[in-house]
Amino acid sequence: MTDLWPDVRPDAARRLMAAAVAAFGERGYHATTTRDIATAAGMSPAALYVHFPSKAAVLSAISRSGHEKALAMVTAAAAGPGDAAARMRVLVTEFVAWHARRHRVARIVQYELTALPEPDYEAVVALRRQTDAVVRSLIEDGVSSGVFRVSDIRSAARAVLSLGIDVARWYTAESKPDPETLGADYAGLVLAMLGAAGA
Amino acid sequence: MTDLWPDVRPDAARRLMAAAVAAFGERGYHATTTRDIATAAGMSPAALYVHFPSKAAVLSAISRSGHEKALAMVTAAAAGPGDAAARMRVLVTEFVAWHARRHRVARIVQYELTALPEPDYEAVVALRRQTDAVVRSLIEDGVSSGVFRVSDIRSAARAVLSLGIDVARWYTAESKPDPETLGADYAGLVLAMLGAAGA
DNA sequence: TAGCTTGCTAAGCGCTTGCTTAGGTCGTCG
DNA sequence: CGACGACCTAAGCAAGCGCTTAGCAAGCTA
Repeated sequence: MTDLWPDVRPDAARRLMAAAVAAFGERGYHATTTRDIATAAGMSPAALYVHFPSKAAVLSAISRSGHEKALAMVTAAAAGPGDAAARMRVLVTEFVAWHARRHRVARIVQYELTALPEPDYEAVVALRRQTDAVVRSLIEDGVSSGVFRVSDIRSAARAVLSLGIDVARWYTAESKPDPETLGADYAGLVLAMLGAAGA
Repeated sequence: MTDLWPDVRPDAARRLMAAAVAAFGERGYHATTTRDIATAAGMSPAALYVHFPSKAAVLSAISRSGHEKALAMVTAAAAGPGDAAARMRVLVTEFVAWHARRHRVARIVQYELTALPEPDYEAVVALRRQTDAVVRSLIEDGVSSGVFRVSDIRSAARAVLSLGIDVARWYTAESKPDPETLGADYAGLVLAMLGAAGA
């Protein structure tokens, strides 16, 4: 199911996280019990507490690593080669494709923020602000270099991120098109939205 | 707080629904208890069951009326005067403004689908399909009349709806700009995204 | 005024929840 | 071989859950 977290040890902790991703992603955090997670990972309910101090800690581990992955992806794309339009095309393609391919993780990342305990919530909000800032400055870059034409940069940045984030809400294993095609489609729409010259 | 459902009688039922909207919209359905709802409405826990057969029935009432409102809004805009671009401008402006102004109701409508009991879930999914179809046929109309230029109509329709729906996720009472301004901003972005001539 | 309906509460039932405790098994190393 | 640490389970606890029951007070009708 998930070959994420290749470095998480021991193996049982990774199996628990994978089971939690499936359950949180399908039913939501509050609708999932610790028994659901443990038995899906092939263990007794108590085994979860050998590897995690609480149910919320499992959520935090998933949410933090997902946010870090998303930020790394966006940062790398924004720092890549080419003009603002080329970099934005890569950014949207990857961001959207990730939200489709990893839609269960992405759902947890995007929609279970309020279930996080206080210190983890703050950490994750900081990561989100960084992601916002990267997208905003890429749009600013494009506008000042004459590649983009938008009236309000804040609204435009929010719209770009919204397009990607909302994919996690509706995308399922049966959805069409495949994640990469969807990403490319959306990248075209975003460039048009930003008034890119070549679009 | 909410002057929605002016026709819901008796008054106590409306107060319960308003309290449920506040709680479900802030914390989510599963994180809200029937005691939360009842005490927020100034009643004892048992009073809820005088007016609703279950907690899920309260959710259903909120979700159904919200979906009906959204569909009516979208249908009216799509059937309005002007060319496809003008009608799309009205549709997006109202759809986005509603998701901002009524963000708590909208959150329940958009993110608590899976908590609905089976018959209500089916009914609500049918309403959602109708909303999708209205937007899709408006885009088709615009493409065939030469007003819009998009490569894939399905993706474009999804993107338009995503932009509006995702507003419910992040918009709060403290957010800027006000709902109507945001709606107008987003309408401009959508017209550009659809390759509208005048944009 | 008697009897019924409507709208509510106090009390609590049966069950599930997140989590704990006590103990067992297995591989590793002195 | 014996002690230890890593990993796991059976059993269960206290708290909180959705919902029910029994009954009371106010207002309408006859």
